[in-house]
Amino acid sequence: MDSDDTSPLGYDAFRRTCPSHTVLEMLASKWVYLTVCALRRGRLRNGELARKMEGITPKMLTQTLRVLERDGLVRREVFPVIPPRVEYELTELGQNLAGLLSQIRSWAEEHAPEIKDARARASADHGEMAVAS
Amino acid sequence: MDSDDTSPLGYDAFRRTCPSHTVLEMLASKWVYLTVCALRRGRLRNGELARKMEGITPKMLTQTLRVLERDGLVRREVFPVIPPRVEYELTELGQNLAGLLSQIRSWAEEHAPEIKDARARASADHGEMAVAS
DNA sequence: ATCGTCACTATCCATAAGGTGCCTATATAT
DNA sequence: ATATATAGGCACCTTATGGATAGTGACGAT
Repeated sequence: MDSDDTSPLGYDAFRRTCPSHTVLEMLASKWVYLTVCALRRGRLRNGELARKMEGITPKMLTQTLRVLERDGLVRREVFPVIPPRVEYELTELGQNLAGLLSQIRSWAEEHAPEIKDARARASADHGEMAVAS
Repeated sequence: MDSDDTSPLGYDAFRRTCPSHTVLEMLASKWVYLTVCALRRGRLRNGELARKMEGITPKMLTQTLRVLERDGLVRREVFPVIPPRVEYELTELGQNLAGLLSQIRSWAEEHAPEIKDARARASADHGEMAVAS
């Protein structure tokens, strides 16, 4: 019996030494999510990405793009012009992933109200002693 | 078409103040992924979860479960017996999410080899000077 | 001549992740 | 009597990460 939802090829993200575990670690980043979603529509330049992702610092943007490039999800193209021009686009693998991540993003947007309520209830349950008579 | 993949209700995960952005931040955690996936099949006890998720410390497990409980994805049930017995299960909202996260997990397991190769190529490209004749 | 653009790089600091050990309470097993 | 299992809480510590700030080089605009 497969003890889990283990994939048929012996990969198991629950095992820390499994390559799929490290893939999951890489994906478990807010900025990876957003960057992949942002590039879903087509190639973008560094500055365009920075403007799209409110709050991201240049450092995090570069770092995230380097990771995505290293893992073969994003292709980086440099135009040797002045001022420098660099464009990023999803590889086929990246496109493939983007579909799933967009679903997560849509889920987050759809269920944000419920979760906000749940959080409010949770903090009310803890803070009520302070307000109680 | 709308300028982005923005959801129809004005929620936009790209905006840092949007509730959906904080939801995405919460989801962007390796342990949240795995915990939700682990609970997908049904309720589990703390110890069962700990054994299933290789490498998680009791501290991180508790912390993760508290967050999931706070956000209404997990329900915690305490049985007042000795030795203590506590069970965790997904709420309906959690079940809903689990489907998506499982897809991500499956994706990670399916594409782990490709990504491993991409990483190997990347480090070869950087380390080749050391090995080159 | 100085400012801004562009795509970074480097540095610092605050926070978070993660590890370790010790504590609770009691029923069961040895 | 001692040890184990259970599900934590609590305190302390080290390391990794996130985020903020500033700098770089070459140019174009003002």
